[in-house]
Order: sequence, then structure tokens, then C-alpha cells
Amino acid sequence: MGHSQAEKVVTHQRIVDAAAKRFREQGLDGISIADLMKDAGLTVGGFYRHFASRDELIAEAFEHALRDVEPWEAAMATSPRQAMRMYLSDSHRDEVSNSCPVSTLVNDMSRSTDDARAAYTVRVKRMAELIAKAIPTEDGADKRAEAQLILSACVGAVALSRAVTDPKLSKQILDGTLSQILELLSPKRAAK
Amino acid sequence: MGHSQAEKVVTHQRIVDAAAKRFREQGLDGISIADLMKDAGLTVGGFYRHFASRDELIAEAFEHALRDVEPWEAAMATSPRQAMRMYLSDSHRDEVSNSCPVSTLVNDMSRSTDDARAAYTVRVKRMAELIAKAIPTEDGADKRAEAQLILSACVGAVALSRAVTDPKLSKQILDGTLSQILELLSPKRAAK
DNA sequence: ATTATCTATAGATCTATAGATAATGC
DNA sequence: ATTATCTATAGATCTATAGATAATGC
Repeated sequence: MGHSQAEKVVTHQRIVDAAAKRFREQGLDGISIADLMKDAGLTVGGFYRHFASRDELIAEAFEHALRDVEPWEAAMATSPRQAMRMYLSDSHRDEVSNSCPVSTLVNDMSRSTDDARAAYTVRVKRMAELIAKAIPTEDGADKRAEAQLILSACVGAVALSRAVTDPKLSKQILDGTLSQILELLSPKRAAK
Repeated sequence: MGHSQAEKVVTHQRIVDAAAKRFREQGLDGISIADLMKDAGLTVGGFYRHFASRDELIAEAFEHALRDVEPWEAAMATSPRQAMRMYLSDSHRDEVSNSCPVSTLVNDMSRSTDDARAAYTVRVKRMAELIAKAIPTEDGADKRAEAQLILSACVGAVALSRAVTDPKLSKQILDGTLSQILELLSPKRAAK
């Protein structure tokens, strides 16, 4: 024991990383500080030199998890149809710990602090705008409504596909939702 | 103290009712047995004459909460467009404790027991079929895919509308999703 | 000297049980 | 006599703190 300040920064980040993953797997109350510290290869005693309280860690880990929306924003901006294929894929469904927090923590958000909800809201708003931009029709009002539908369907489909026990149904939810969204994003629609 | 067996049945149901509501508000781990019993007007000591464990209550309360899907099934079977208007309404969003558990507990389900998830899956499957029946187009395969989109969008929109802090965005998510779903369920489409 | 982490533990909270109390029901 | 609920509490678990240990860094 006895470590450098540089190491402490790395350690701090390792705790936050572990928490950001575990919170998506087990919810914000699903895991104890002792278990989280073990996850990060540490013991419980060091925790309060990094965070003033459990709530402070939750806040920081949640903000960290929210940053995992950014790859989806980038994908949506450059290749929306491909982004949708990946969002509504088996692998996104199954890799919960790195998954999009907008879907994985949507229920947890309505039970969370105003700060967390506000940060979450920024991401939702931005994602809705990116989806609207990807829609190839003319009418602006319709575009926004369609974007709300697509966003809601993405969030719902991934969450539902994880909740059900029947693997066939799980796949149908993802595939069915995807096929309809791809039609809405089809370039052919622009010619209508 | 000292009560009849008939009273015990009522008391039992009161505990389950309270739990079924609280679980939707605060999640399955969000409230203690003592608080739940207080909710039902009782003290903690009587709990274990009603349930073998906390998990047993969770299971029973969850099954009870799932029955709140039934009014939605009935509405969907008789008047699908009106059912959608109500599902994607302010009042459904705001009355969390009596809300549709398919949306309110979707994240909790992926972290729950196989029994709970299996019971949940039955409801999801049934609801998807009811939605498919309400779609006025010809093609059967498309119908099922559209039903998956609509179901996912309903679940996602209600959950998202509760998660965000901005009331205007919350309303836009509900209204935008609703308007697009109503188009999919429009009788005009049958003539296409 | 300071500090990042450790072991150990105090204090709070929660699940579950024990024993008392006051009714019900054979 | 049985039992539905109560008060009280044992035991487990979790958050947070105290003090020890072994490095870093002026």
C-alpha cells in the first residue's frame, strides 16, 4: 500500500467504470459499496477518500454511463440505418453492462434525482433531434413526431427484448421493430 | 388484536395491493417490509404469517400488478385507437402506482427471477397479438412487425415521458408517438 | 509529512423470529 | 385451543468512520 496521486486518478476511474457497468446490470441500488470496490480490485475502506457518499458515486457513475450514448449519437449522425441495425441487435441486447443507458436505465430514471434526470433529458433531446434529421421526408412537424416514435420504439424494444424469457419473442421484438423503422428511414420515402 | 380468518384474507390482499403499487413507484427493492406494512396499516411482526419471505411477497405482488394489464387488453380488443390515446396520455404517465406494469417495470424485469419474467412474457405476447389484430392492413407478416413496433413504442414512450425532466419534451414524446401510431391504426390504410 | 489503501468496526437499517396479547372458533 | 396481530429483538448486511500500514513527494 501507499500509491501515487497519478495512480489514485486511475483507481478513481476504475471504481466509476465498474459502477457504471454494474448499475446497468443490477440497477442503482442493486450492489453494495463493498462489492463494487471488490469489482475494482479494492477494499471498502478506501471508498470514502474517493467519494463523499454512496450517492456521490451513483451521480458520477451515472454521468459516466450516460457518455455511452455518444457512440450511438455519432452512428446516428453518419449512418442512421446502420445505427438502427446495431441498436436493435442481439449483441446490444446481450451486452447490458455497456449498453445504451437511455434504454437500460429508463425506469430507474423516473425514480432518480433531478440532477440525474436532467442530464438524461439532455441526451434524450439530442437523440430525438438526430433521428429527426435522419428522416427523409419533407414535412418538419411530421419529422419530429416520427422521431419520437422511433426513439420510443428503440428504447422500448431493447428493454422488452431483455425482459421476456422467450428467445424467439425477444428476437421478433427487435427484428419487427427494426424492419418498420428502416422503412421510415428508407431513402425511397423522399420521392413520395 | 385478534382477528377473524376472513379479515386475514382482506389484510393479506391489502398488503399485496400496497406492495403492487409501491413496487411500481420505487422498484422491487425500493421499499422495506416495515414501510410496506405501515402502508397497509399494520406492523412488521405480522408479515411472516402472510408470506414465507420478502421474495414470496415480491412474487405475489408482481403477479398482482401484472393483472393491471387486463384493462389495457380489453380496451385494445374493443377500441384500439382509444386505448392508444389513453396509454399515451398524461394521466397514465402520472399515475405510476396503477400504471401498466409492462412499461413501468420493464427494466426491473431483466433483473428479476425467471418466474416473474415468464409471467411478464405471457402478457407481452398477448398484447402484441391484440395490437396485430387491430392493424387494418392485409399482409400478415407486416402486421406482426408493425405490432412489435407499436408495442415497443408504447412501452418506450411512457417510460421515457416519466424519465425526462422537461415537461414539454415529455408531452412531445407521448403526443408524437401517439400521432404516428394512430396513423398506423387508421382505417384509411385498409383501402391502400 | 502527507496520503492512498488496508483491516477492523461502529451505527444504521433491514429481514426474520420470539413471545405477548386479545380476539376467533371448535 | 387456536391464531392474527402486536412489541421487541436477534442476526445479517450495508454505509460510513477510525486507526494502521506502506508508499509518495516536498
